[in-house]
Amino acid sequence: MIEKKKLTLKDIAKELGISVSTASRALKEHPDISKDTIRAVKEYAEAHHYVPNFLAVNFRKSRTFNIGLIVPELVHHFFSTVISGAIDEAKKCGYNVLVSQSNDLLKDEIVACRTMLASSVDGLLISISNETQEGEHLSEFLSEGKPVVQFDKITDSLDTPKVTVDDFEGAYQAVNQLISQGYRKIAHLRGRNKVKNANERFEGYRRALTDNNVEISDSWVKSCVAISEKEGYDFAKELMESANPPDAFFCITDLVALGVINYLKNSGYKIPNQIGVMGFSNWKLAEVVSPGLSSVDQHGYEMGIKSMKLLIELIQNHDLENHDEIQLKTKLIVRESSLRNQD
Amino acid sequence: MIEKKKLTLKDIAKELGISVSTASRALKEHPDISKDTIRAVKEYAEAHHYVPNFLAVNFRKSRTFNIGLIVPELVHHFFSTVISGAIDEAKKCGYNVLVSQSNDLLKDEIVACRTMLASSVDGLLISISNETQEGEHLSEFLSEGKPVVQFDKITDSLDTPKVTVDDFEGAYQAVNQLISQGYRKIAHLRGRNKVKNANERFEGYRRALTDNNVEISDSWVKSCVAISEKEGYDFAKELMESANPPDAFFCITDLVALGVINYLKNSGYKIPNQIGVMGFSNWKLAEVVSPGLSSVDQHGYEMGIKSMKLLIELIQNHDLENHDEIQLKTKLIVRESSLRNQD
DNA sequence: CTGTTAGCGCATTCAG
DNA sequence: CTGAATGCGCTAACAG
Repeated sequence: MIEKKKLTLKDIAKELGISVSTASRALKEHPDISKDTIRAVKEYAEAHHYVPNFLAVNFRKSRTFNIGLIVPELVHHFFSTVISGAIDEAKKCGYNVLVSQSNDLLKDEIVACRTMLASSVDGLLISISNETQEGEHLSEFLSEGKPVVQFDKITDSLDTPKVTVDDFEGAYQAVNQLISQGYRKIAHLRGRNKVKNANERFEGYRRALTDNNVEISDSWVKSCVAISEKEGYDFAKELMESANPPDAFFCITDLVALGVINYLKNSGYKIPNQIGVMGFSNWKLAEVVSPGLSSVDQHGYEMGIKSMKLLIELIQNHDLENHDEIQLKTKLIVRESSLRNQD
Repeated sequence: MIEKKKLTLKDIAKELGISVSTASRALKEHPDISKDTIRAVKEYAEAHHYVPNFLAVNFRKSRTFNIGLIVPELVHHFFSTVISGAIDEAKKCGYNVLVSQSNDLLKDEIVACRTMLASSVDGLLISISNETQEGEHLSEFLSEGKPVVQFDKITDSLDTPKVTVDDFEGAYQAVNQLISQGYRKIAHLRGRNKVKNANERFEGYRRALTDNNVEISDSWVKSCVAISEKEGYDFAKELMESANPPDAFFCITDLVALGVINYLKNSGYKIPNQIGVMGFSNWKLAEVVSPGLSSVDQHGYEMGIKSMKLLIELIQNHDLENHDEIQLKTKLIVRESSLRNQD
């Protein structure tokens, strides 16, 4: 294996009988340098495949063109979609993306942040874990002058720009659609009480009910913790076996809705004519499951692009004072699970 | 915003009246340094939250503890699972992971490689695009002394260690299962001719047929290019409407199988009693679709861990001569779509 | 238009 | 046991 040692500015300066700084400037076409030397240097560099040592450049400029991205879970349709958008946008701007996951554990999130900080990312894009309340580990970034942008799962206890989806409105529209189909006893399998998205969706659900004078009952609201298929299944069972069973389920996310569907199918309930089901997030599974699951699309790819674009702007303007909040609109996707036959 | 300038070794040396080099050595408990100074330096560093400037350290040592990871697609159950494993393993070893996607385009893959190389990753983990044949852009890594490990979608034209799944055996078992259920006219919706995994799976399919003396017909083999649901749907239609329709479909991946299932359901065929369907990869959708799709699990998470572990080993041993090939076993998951009723 | 000088923060060799 | 000196590769202020 021939390990060719890399060509440096010094080498080309020596070879051309000029100084290192001239070579350096020539390469970036500094106006002070004559056309001739610029051409000479560029030609030599080209011919010998000169590649600047980015470790040195970055050290010198103390920036890396690397951006940290932390999500709760990687194997997750929504988050991987966001990541995809974020990476594509970053690439366009010449940035790389360091990806990490918190597994929805505060502990892991803190570790991920520290590693990112240590490896000197220029900024951070994060969707916080369900356990995260305060954000001391995030403010470390700010105090080092590195911008942070929160997206989707955010905390208001940290003053950073945020990119979210209008969870309230999304939930409101979703529940309205259920009501429009004649469902009147609508259960909600919600997320944790302290998680903002979960609260927004819950509020949207409540508002849709009150705006339409539809019965409200706390007994129809259940809190998911793991946000799993199993929880959906178990809560559906519990509710359907209760004294006052609901006739529709609005679920915090599609996976939970899947559990509900599985329970209902196993128990012989007819979806949607007997019981309606509505998910949230519009994962791949929503279009694949039978019956097709109505859901609320969150435009993950676009969210990734918008968040990354915002972050890069902040990085380039050294702007730590920006506290913009971008809110994307959701899109209700109605499939069979909430669409009663017309008869 | 108070931007506290970071504490450097020089600061702490000056403060403690020692030299920079002593401070440096004390921090890493160099045996030459007295217990006393070590303690003093460590205490001071601790108290003032000294954090080494990794840009400087990395520059000095010319390494970054960053590893590049390129996959064809991020929003993809299998690949995100691999990434998840790779990142978890990297984290354990103190490495960060730079993630990028090629969108199955050679052009994008080359760009991704260059950016990674420029940002000085210590090594590269890659699953190549469908378009990639030669790997000149990959050998650039090798010639800079940076190890490359290929996984899943690999090319043999590049001498690097490889981590794959036994596609041949996986396909063989899958088709065997179809045969065991009495299917005798088994179609195969395969991947591109030049893609190794696709060829291996095709060979497994062929071997299972010949080993069991089951009819073989080229007219039952179709090549997918986009590997999409639509292709599955269209090929299923084409084959079922042909003069000699098959009674089972073995598909290159679950998404294609989904298209097949959708066509068959729409057209009134009974799965599995009339027609059997077998996928590959065991995505989430396989357990969610109705009927449940039999598939071949590839242990993505484990593959991510194994590949990353291998790469880190190579990095740490400066080993560019290793050409190991690790092959993981697949696991056949039989669900309804290929399990004929016992009557 | 170009060269000299200095230094980013740290690791390391060589002297003591 | 410790300090001084050197340099990694590049940029930029300063001086001609």
